[in-house]
Amino acid sequence: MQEQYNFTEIEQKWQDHWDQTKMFKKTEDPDKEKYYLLEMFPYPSGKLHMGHVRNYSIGDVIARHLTMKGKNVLHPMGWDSFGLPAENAAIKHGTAPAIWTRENIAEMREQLKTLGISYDWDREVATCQPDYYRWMQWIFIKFFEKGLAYKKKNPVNWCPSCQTVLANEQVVDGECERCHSAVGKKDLDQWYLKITDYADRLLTDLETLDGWPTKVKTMQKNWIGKSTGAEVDFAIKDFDKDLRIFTTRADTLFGVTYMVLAPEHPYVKDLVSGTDYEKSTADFMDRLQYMTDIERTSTTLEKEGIFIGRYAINPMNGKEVPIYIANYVLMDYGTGAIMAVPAHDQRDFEFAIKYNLPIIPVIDPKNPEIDLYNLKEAFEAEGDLINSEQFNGKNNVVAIDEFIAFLEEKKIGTKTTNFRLRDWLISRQRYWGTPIPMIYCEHCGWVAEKFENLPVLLPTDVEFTGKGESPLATSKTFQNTTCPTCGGPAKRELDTMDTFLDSSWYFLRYTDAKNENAPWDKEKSDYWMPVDQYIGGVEHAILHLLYARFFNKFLFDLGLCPSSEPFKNLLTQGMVLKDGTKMSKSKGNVVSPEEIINQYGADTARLFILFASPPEKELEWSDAGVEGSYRFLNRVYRLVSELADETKDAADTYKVDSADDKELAFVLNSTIKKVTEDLGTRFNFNTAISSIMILVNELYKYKEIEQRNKALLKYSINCLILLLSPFTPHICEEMWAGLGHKESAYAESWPSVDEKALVKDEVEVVIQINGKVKDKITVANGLSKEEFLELAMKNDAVSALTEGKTILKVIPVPGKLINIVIK
RNA sequence: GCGCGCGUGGCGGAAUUGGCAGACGCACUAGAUUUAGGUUCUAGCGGUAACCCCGUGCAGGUUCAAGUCCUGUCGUGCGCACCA
Repeated sequence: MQEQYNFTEIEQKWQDHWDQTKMFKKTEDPDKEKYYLLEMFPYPSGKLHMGHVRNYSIGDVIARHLTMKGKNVLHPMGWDSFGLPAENAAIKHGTAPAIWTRENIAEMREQLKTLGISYDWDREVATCQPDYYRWMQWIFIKFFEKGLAYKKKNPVNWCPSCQTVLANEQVVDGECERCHSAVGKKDLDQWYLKITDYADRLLTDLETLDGWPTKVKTMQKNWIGKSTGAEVDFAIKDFDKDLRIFTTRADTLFGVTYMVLAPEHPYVKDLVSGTDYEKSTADFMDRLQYMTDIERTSTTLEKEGIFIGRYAINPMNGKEVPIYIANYVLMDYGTGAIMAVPAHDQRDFEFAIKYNLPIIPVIDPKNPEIDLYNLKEAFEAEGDLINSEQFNGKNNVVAIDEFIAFLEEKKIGTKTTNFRLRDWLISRQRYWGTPIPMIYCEHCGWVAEKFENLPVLLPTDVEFTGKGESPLATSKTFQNTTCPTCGGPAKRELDTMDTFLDSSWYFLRYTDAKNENAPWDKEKSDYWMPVDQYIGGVEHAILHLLYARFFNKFLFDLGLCPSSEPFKNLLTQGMVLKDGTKMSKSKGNVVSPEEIINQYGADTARLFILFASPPEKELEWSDAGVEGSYRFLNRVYRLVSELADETKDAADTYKVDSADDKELAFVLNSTIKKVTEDLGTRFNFNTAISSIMILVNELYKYKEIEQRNKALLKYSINCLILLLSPFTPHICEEMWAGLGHKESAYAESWPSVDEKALVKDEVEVVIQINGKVKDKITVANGLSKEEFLELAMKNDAVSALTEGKTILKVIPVPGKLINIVIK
């Protein structure tokens, strides 16, 4: 074993070794318990950042630890390689997106390899490759066949400067994330996936996800936003159609004083046509047209509306109430129309005050401080019903169901559930994405491409202007085709898919990444799925995780995967910060992983990141902390190289001879216990590492004593290396080999705890008076309460302090402390 | 505005079940080794001159005992934000 810790040489050597021996290649093995460990795959931007290093280091610790514990660990890696940056590079520099992406992947794969993560590289996938997106198209067609993919004309986000549609997530504070111009609306024919069909299951199954952080589940729950209520029909005076509204507050029906329609509501035109209100309505709508969604739906925006000259009739009491249109009612939620109850809804209240509309209370708060007929704000809490005829006197919450039953009986309303979740707009007017495998035929309408013609390849003869329609329209060969049904002339869809689709099923493809006849083999996904542990940033808490759950459920329904949820456990890692803020180019506080690895080695980088903070928490980068980790690895290396010779011929099993031996055996076994627990159940890598540091300190002390037990020393350093090996794999393999072991450290099984070594002869206990520590004494282990009490009372500090006082109570906790309460 | 999380030394953090607050590391101080610097080693390191004592954002409460549980409050971070 070399005396110097030469990380550059060591890391290269072992990376090559793992590569050549295919150490981490895994196959299905029914005799072994499987464990599917997955880290969110990266977008291949070309450079690894610290967030990646953190994500993959965390994963690798778990993977290597469980491998040593005998599990069959699947640990794959791939590339989420479709997306805007590649296309932007094409527009800017003229490089083909495929080439740009391929080069980035190659660069990033090399960087990942320098980190020494235990991936099964044989399962690598890249979503931009035809062998992957072919199956993406196949899945899309399954959605289409099941009626879950449809095309609809709808107002979508439109950037007037880039001349393209933007996804909601690409609209930041009402501006285009690329050019910062204000985003408007445009009516476009787009493909949607019917995720709303799965809304209920996506919501209720959250409860089964015990291994997910509550925060993420709550975010998903709010995003899905289920609310139960009723749809109620209001007749419109002198109009042949009823106005249907949605409300969660059927109990307040008698408090309705006006109605509001969304300005886009289909009735509006007919209601004002040929009346005195036609012009004012048109003017109002013109003004709204120029507002972005963000502005329109901002709570800070003042509520604004106009009366459209019509009246609706309250079905409960026949009262006529005016109909308004207003900016605060949205067309795409519920029915796009509401009943307004200003007394019990703050939004309606503000609107009523502004336009001087009546406010009728129907719930009595039973609070003398609230003047019901002169409200300062809407009363939204519980109370007893008033002004509500036969419902008077009932608790309003209880009465909701009675109201709904009444409505249903009279056939003027039905119990209804609404979701905040909308269908998923997946069309993108972009080049670098999976082509939507649909064909439009004049005779047959929208028809899916035939299976044998998949993949529908991305054409290469396109122009990138960054403007107008999808670049696929500029291809001379792509658009014109024949109809798969009738054989007549037909045109291909020119839009591509949102890249979130690609990442919604990659975890299934990993189970059988090279399959050419199916997206994956059912038996293989049955063996590996679900993912036992998923690790990634919390920024994916809603979209990616919701979409992936949706896909998995759909594929589960098709019988293609064994569980209806894809990810059993989820770990959301915290951000990597520098100087208290997120690392970013614009702030100039980016620390490059490449530089750190060159300067200190991957093991040091990994150790620092894992030691500095628990994985869910934010991590503050510290150059001094990195130095410290480097120092520790040198200290371990020195220790092992100094002891390698001395322990070379020692026996493999040890006997405890002295008090020093006993102490070392105790520290060693507590460390094994602590590291095993921290790695296996808590994922608290920082405390696991600190306990290994304590073991190292103990070994340095032991090394200096005269009567050294060589067998115990040998066993201890072997364990030390194995315990450290999930964190810093290269140096550990090197030290392991340096001790004369022929096999890799990862072929070794994880050290087990000798419980006997954890039992001490003597323990230190605390003596408290009135809950304050006064003394500490060392007593024999396993003392009874009585013996313990007797010893404590004899203690000098106790006698001094209790003299002349009354002892009220004594609470002995054997093995820990005794508390004497005096007065 | 609503929901969720977090407040512990100079810093990152530990205290898993209510039972010794500050493990481990960084920074710092002193000493040893070294021609010197670095490395390495030893010791110290919440406040206080000091023992007593005081100390986990603040104010209360429960308990023999509270960083941990309860109530209120302030600060901070994240998410959602007119969803009827």
